[in-house]
Amino acid sequence: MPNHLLELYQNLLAEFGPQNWWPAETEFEVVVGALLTQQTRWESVEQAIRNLKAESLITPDALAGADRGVIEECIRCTGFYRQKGERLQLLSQYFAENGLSEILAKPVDELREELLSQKGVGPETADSIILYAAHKPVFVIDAYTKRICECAGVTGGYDALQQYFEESLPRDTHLYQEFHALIVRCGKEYCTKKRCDECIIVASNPITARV
DNA sequence: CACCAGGTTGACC
DNA sequence: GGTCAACATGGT
Repeated sequence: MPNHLLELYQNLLAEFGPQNWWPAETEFEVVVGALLTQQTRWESVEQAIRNLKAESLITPDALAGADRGVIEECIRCTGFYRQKGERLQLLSQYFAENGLSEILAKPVDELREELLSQKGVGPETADSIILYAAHKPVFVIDAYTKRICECAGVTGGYDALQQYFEESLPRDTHLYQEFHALIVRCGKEYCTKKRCDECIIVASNPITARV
């Protein structure tokens, strides 16, 4: 039985090349970006991170003790800036008090549970942090992944899709990182407006061998 | 001017 | 246990 998912990965890689995700200079920057990119264009997140850097607010300690108004101004361009401001500061306090590297070093299950208990951190944000900041193999399911799966005939909620990807692929951090990055890259170019009509890559890779 | 973006939460069946 | 408005700015 052919592994359609692995074939899809190989074809996306051949088409777009290595993506080298996540675009960030530090692990904490991944955390910040993961929270800010919720329901927002990445370009806006980049601007917000530049703003935070200009205020030297890109470490857990600095953000934890920063003035909320200053944070809000920095991240305004990402939308939902009030609740994101509060959640970003709470999350920073959590990392500042418990130690960034200590937290990220925890076993995956414990880490995921802890992240999910933070306000504003749902499955995708938690998994993005685990995969791209803690470098541990969990597959990130985002809007593009759901879209591509739907176009290919695979449906399901977050947990079901994640289980499908993780069962179908070797448990490899770098593979998960690049595959997710490629899905987003492909989605940005072909799957706009909730459809992937012109996506030859996905359309030619039926991954319907499930459910 | 309408719709959408690398989601999450809390309220209400 | 599922569904749904609210959250808010900037781009097309």
